[in-house]
Amino acid sequence: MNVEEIIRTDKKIPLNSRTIIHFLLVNNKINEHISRILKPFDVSLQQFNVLRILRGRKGKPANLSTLNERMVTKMSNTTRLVDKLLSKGYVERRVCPSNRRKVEITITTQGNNALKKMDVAMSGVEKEILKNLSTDELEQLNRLLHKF
Amino acid sequence: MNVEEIIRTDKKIPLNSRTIIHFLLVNNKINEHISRILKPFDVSLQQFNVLRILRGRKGKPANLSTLNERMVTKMSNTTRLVDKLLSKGYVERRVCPSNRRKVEITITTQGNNALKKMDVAMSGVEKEILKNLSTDELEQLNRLLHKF
DNA sequence: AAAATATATTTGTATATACAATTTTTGTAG
DNA sequence: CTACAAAAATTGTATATACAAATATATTTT
Repeated sequence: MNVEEIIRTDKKIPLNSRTIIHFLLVNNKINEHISRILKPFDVSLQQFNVLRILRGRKGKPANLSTLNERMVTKMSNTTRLVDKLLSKGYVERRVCPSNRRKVEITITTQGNNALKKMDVAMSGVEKEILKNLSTDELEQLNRLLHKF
Repeated sequence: MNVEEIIRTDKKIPLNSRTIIHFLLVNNKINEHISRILKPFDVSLQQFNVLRILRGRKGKPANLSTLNERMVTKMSNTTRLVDKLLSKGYVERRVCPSNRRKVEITITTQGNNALKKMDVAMSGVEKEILKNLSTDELEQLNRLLHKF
């Protein structure tokens, strides 16, 4: 992916700007890939992430605020996102007995099964996206990303 | 920015997945920064990019399809995006005389002036976002991004 | 030249997201 | 104990985005 080619400008771009634009372009490509492979499962990237967070809790329920904290993309209405998962039967929601302000969200067996299939598709697309980068380069990239 | 810290999972993540998640997290941070500084100008990142593309054409008008091609984030309705810029007086639109299917979009003086101010703000936030990376690291990063 | 096809843009609609206001419950100061 | 503030989630609303269908003009085919 070549920045200059895509944005086709003659004057050379300052390194900072160039980096940011480059980054946004790559991100866009990644998003396209991911949403394409998640489409058959009828979940968004956000929903997929929430399912993964829930699985990571191994039965322990999560309430909305903790979900929100850990979501890759912050959004104010986790409520409605969970609604979607609920209507697909992927999660369960119940009022927390010890603190009735909170709600407890847990992943269902059905959700776990669907998630397993998504995982396969996801690791396929990850491989596809990263196919031109060696292990060394991936580690280098992670080191750089860590500095942000 | 530390992936593990944010997604708080105990089992270690495969390098591929880790890279993608890391990437999405950083992108999110970048987007937050950028939309924060563009907010006072009442333009979205997309609109800002379109203005930059138009400026780059130095008076030569651009039609919607070429705008769409060069936009960082693809979207089907460039029409409505241009509407927004139009209502702010930042661009002009007129039917192309040689091919009446096309419309020609040009940036106005007012748009150029606003854009100059946005540039200052933008290069400030770019600096802020990238403050922990050296020139060398930025070049390294661009080299890696180029492989996507 | 009429019909079919392609190009360029616009519009409709459903869903996603951001932000603010509201509701419900809990905790705390007087 | 009442009043007030804080916490957690939900709802309302405006805007953004994705995708498909529709419109208008131009080009090609027969």
